Amino acid sequence: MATSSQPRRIGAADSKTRARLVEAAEELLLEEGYAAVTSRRVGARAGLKPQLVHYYFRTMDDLFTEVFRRRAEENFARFERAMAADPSLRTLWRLNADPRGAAFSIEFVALANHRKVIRVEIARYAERFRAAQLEALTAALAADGITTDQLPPIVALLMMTGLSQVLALEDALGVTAGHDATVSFVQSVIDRLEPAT
Amino acid sequence: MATSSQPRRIGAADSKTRARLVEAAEELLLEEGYAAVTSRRVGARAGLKPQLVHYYFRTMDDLFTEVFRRRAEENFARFERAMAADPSLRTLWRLNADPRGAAFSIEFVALANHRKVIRVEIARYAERFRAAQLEALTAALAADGITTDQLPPIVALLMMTGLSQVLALEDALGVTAGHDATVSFVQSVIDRLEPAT
DNA sequence: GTCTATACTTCGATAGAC
DNA sequence: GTCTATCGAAGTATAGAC
Repeated sequence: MATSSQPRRIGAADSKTRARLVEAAEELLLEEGYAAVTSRRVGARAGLKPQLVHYYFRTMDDLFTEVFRRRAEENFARFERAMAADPSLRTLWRLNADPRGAAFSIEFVALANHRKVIRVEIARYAERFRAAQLEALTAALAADGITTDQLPPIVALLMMTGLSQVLALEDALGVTAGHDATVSFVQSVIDRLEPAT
Repeated sequence: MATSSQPRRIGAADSKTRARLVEAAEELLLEEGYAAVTSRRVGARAGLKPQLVHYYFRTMDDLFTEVFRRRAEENFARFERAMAADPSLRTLWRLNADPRGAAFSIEFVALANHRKVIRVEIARYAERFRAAQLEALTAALAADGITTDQLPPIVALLMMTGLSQVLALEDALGVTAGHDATVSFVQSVIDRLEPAT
């Protein structure tokens, strides 16, 4: 898979230093937004020279892609683990409502807005994750006795996604009016559909 | 209101040139994301020297604030006009589903993530707009005969906001699976609650 | 295989000319 | 009141030393 026609040399993928840089980039991204993820600042945060970023990653896009993939795979695995353990509506909502994932995806969507490479990467993952969620939700709704013409699974899924996203987004801004009421309303609906085991 | 203790001089607020700069900044923001809004690029897009940005705006934050306020006021006015003309659930959804506003707000929320001044500005506006929407929605739901314990207005509002946001966001990415089905589902629910006049 | 010295570009901002 | 010449800092990226 090595593209041998390009001149510049790139560091080994299993390097300890490389992992440190990815780690530093992810922290900066979450704490200060993508505009803070520059070669100089990533280097500083990792306690390394900024030029090392360009030794291990040909471009900043490559670094962003790596950070995204790492996080995305982690998220997908967490989803599969949780759904395998308890394939319910309740589990799906709990995963969606987790603000950690929401904050991360908002930052990346904004980043995608002016980085083509990232946009493609995110779109691909979004479709894959959406399909997996839809399958899980369809099964859960059926198990709860809700027919698809009452509430099509894709509609329920987009609503869940949208709601958790807007809650996370507003939290970040410090706007939280009505959040508690909304969360407990959703919770009560789920409790009604899925009585506690 | 003039702070006369600061040394540097700033151009007149009603300058034609200044308006052109704000216009250029807004276009860049929407087309390429906030990272593209630099003094140099704004100047170029406006057909002016980049230094003029700093003559009319003390900092880039000042420019961003101006762009946001302009757009926010416009949006608020549009909301009030539409609700005055037809104070219904249907109108509220139509306004929310308009992707123009959603794309804009996503970009600004991302920007807020690492610009304190902008964050404060957005939070203030978000609260003001939320309150106005909530009032309108509460009235519309009551008119349609829906009691607040069936569906609390704040919950309906956050769902509407979240749904339209996720639709706009995915559109931008090129992910549109299930969007049409969801939009027509929401439409049919509204049609059921509010038969066409 | 790993890192550094360095080039080149673009950034925000200001002091001062018109 | 309006604009320009210019600075210092920070950005990405590469060629080449170890």
